Amino acid sequence: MLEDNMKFASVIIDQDAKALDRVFEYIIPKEMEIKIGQRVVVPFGNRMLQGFVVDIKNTCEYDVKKLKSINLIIEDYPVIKSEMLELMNFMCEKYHLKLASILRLFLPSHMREGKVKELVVKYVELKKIHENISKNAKKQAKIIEFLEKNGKCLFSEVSNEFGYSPLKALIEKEIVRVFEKEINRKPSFSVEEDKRVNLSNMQQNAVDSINGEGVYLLHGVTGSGKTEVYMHLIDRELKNNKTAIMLVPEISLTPQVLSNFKARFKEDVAILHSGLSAGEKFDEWRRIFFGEAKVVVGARSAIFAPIENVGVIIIDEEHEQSYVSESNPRYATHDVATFRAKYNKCPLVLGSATPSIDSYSKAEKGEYKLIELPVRANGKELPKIQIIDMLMELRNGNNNIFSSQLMVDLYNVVNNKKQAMIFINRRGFSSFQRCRDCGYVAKCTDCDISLVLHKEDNRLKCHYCGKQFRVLDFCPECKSANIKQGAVGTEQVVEELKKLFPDVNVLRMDNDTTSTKNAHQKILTEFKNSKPGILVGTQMIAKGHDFEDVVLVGIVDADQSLYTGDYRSIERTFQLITQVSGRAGRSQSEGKVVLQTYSPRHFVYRFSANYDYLGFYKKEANLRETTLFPPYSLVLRILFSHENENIVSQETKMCYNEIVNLRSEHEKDFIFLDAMKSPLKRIKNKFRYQILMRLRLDNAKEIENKVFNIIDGKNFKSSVFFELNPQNLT
DNA sequence: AGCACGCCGACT
DNA sequence: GTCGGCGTGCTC
Repeated sequence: MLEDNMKFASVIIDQDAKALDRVFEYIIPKEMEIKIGQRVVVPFGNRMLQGFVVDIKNTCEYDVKKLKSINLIIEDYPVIKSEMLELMNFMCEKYHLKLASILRLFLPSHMREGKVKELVVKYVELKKIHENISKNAKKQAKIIEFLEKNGKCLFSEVSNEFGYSPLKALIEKEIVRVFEKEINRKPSFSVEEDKRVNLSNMQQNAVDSINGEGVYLLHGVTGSGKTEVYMHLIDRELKNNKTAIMLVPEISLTPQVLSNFKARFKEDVAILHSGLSAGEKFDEWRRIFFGEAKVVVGARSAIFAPIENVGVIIIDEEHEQSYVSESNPRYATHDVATFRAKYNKCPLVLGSATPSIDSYSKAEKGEYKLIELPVRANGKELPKIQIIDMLMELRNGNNNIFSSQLMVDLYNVVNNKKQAMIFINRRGFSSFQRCRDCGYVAKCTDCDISLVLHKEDNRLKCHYCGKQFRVLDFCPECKSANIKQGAVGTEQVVEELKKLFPDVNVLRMDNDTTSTKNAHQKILTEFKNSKPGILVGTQMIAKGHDFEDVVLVGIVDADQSLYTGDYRSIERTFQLITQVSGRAGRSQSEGKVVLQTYSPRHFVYRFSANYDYLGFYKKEANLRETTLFPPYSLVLRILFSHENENIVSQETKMCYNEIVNLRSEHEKDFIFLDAMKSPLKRIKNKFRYQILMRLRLDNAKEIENKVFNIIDGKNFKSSVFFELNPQNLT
């Protein structure tokens, strides 16, 4: 049985289960030619499963007599390139993710499920030598004439034009040849003219100084022309015969942005975003894989694009939360991008008007190279931000959503036939319904969260699992009809505005109004043509849209992101205000921002109203340093979840006890350690408990590994997730 | 993950 | 007697 020329393959089974999270060995059949990175079908137990070949060897560790053979090869090329295999190992080590779940990130999801195939189209063409046809066959003669003139044509085109049966007769007589060809499904959208502009000296300096390996933090104020810098960088690398990856937040992938990239880079660009169909995604992926596309533009997951010979990686709006995956597998795009940049020996560019505290502190320490673009490309002043004390409004007897100042400004906008944007980062009508008499709050049956009233479809919705319920006419506990509504959402703001300005077009843009494919664009186009017009929306309206006639931005409830209870909330508030404010006064008209808050003296408002990023950074970084929060410490969160609350709480407790033991050996490294119910105790009928710890940086990696080992060694019934410096603690 | 094996309760 | 519940263990 054992012959010296036998070959063995290490295979990772494509199943997301802890027990299968290792390699299994298989015999490579003699006649089978196989490469590392190829997908295969292997016998596993009594079924056939898909897997990835991650190694090919002359020996095996497992008992040879028990080895089975690879059944077949799925694609004739290795879908996982060697860079991606190394990336898999890096991510496994860094985040303790399952190997199969990492590999799945590297392929279009539908490809794995075998649901997408190359699109094959049938063509017909005249054979060079062919017999004559009978004189009666007039239709056949016409087809021959047509093909003589036009060469090869689509089968469908010819059969539609001249009929199916004459064409079939010609094929049977072997006068016409049929052949198939793979074609790419090209996502279609309008391509505008390339608006290439010359760089300012400052922009040109930025481009020139981004050269060679390393991470560059490009800090440029709103409107400083960062995008043009990115474009020139990409251009430069293309000229060097290299490729580029550019990441933007999903909500920035608007048709205008896509069309700008298409206009500049033509056929060289491949775009990966959630709006593509499975087939389009697969074809774009293949264009990248085979080197037909040289520039990849996409949201977070585009960092896994199978592109080689990378000359530059760009992360635009690098502070955006969406770059950190918050569902499994959890990873941070910055880490992956840093790895790929190092592997390709190319620069990684992080761009933002409001860099994350984490990135800016790295720049301060010299880990990143800092490049500043302190002036706007068009030389315009940033809009003035006016802070309104809403407590004062209350004292003066105004308990409306809008302060008197915002009302005055809105009237001005309407009278002058201009436009306004109202930002409220909460969708629905109101955040909860509570009985004023007994305190009952409507909650989801599957999640430990209060329901949000959506007046539009008269339902209470759970924003975590999507379940819907009837609205409360009276309290189900005490039958009282005295129901209080919670904090204001987009629907309510729209309703209020329509009452105040019945003749003005008031539009709403949030998750609920943009679920269908082109809804996003439709709302923006309608807004563009509405003068006067008011656009109400969530974060979605904060990005990139430049409307010349928007002279007023209202921030209805600025405090909303401030008191979320995690250490990043102040930073997020600063970023949101700066971004939303950037929507006002983009062109000739003077812009203005009205910011409503109940904490007008909070430092975040002082600094954001002055557009003082550096001042804000210093204050916030100092706060984090004295209170020992990241980036001056490491937060490690372990989340346990299971349907049975007893099981989760017991397993969490057991694990916690062992970490307490670990702490006794490393007393000085632990700043904080506790186990608790997660603030969102139950989601989709699963109970969630967590262990939170904060570690000093000096030995964080060592402790982290010891904690991982404690957990790896156990067989939990609960699902266990790790998070490093989590974005939020829900 | 999924499937087999195995050990205990309520039924045609 | 048996059907079927799901706890435990294994898959190269």
